[in-house]
Amino acid sequence: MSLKHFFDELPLGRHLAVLTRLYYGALNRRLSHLEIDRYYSVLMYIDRSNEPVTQQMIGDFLHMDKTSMVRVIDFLVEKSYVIREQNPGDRRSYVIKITQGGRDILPDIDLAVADLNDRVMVGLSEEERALFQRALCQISSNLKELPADPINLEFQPNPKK
Amino acid sequence: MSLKHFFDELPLGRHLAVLTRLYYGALNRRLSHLEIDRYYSVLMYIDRSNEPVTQQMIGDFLHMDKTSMVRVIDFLVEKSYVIREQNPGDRRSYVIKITQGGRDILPDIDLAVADLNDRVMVGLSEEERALFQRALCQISSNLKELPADPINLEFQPNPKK
DNA sequence: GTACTTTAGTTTACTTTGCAAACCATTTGC
DNA sequence: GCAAATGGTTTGCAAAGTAAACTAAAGTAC
Repeated sequence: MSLKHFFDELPLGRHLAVLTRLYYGALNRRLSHLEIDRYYSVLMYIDRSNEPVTQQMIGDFLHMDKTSMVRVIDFLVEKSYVIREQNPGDRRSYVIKITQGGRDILPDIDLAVADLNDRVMVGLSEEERALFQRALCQISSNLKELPADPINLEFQPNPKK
Repeated sequence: MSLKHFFDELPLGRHLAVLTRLYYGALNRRLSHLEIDRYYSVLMYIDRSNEPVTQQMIGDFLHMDKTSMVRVIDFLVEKSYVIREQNPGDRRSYVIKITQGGRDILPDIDLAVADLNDRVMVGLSEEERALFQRALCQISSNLKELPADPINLEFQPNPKK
C-alpha cells in the first residue's frame, strides 16, 4: 500500500487537527512559565486592537464561541491580565482592557509565537510561505461557503503540575 | 490596525484549529446519514492497509492516543463496521478487520472526503495545491523535531438528534 | 410610550478527545 | 527464568464547543 499516497486521501481536517495539537504542544512548552493556559491569541487581539474590544468582538475575530469566551475572560481576569470595564456605549457589554500585568507578558508571547511560526516553516522559501498563508485564507473562505454542522474541535493542555 | 497583517502574527495553531472545526463541520454534514460520528479516517485506514492492523498501528498512523483508540474501536464494533479478532501472532493485541457493513459505507465516505478535499482547494492551482500538501508535511516534520508538551486538541460533533 | 425582537453576556449540562496513572496479560531481552 | 517492555483496558480528569434557558439592555414598530 502506498501510505504516502493514502495520506492525501485522508480528510484534510485530520491532518490539521494533528498539526494543531503539535503546534500548541510546542508553544505551551515555550510559554510554560506563563500562567496563561493557551489564551495567547485572545491577549494578543485585545492588545493589538485600536478600538475598544468586547467579548463578542474577540469571539468573532478568533472564531471562539461566546460561552468559551466567558471562561477565557474569567480566567484572564482572575490572573489579572485583563479587566472587564462597563461599556459606556452599551451597558449590556464590557470593554475588555489589558492590564500592565498583561502587557508584561506580551513580549514573551509575541516572541515565542513569532519564533515558532517561523520555525514550523523551516524548509520553505519565502514564496512558499506566502503561498501557504494565502492557501489557508482561501481554504478558510471556501469552507465558510459550505453548509456545515456545528462542531467543536479544540485542544487542551494537560495539567502541568 | 491592520487586522489583515495581524492575522499572520497569531499562532498558526489558532488558524489550524479553526480550519479543522470548519472542515469537520462540513464533512459531518455531508455524512450525517452515516452513524460513524467522525471516525472516517480510522475506517479508511483499516480498509486501505494491506497488512493486518492493530489498534496500536491505527493510533500511530493517525496520531490518536490509545485510550481514544479503544473508544473508537468500541464504537465501530458496536456499529458493526469492524470486528476485533485475536491476533494469532501476538495474543496481547487484536487484528481489527472491516466488515461488510463497514465496506458498505466506505464509498460514501471516500466520495465525501475526496469531494470536500477538492472543494476546499477551489481557487488554488494544481501547483499550489501540491505545494500546500508539501508544506503541511514539512510543517509536521518540523513540529515533530521540536520539544513539546502533550496537548490535546480535537473536535467533536454536536449530538445531532 | 408600550410591546416585540434582537443582542451581549451568563449559567448549566452535556459531548468529545487527549492525557495520566494504574492495571492485566502477554512478549521480549538478558 | 525473571525483569522490562508492550498492547490493550479502565478510570478520572481537563479543555473547548454546543444547546438551551436566562437576564438585562437596546433597537424597532406601532
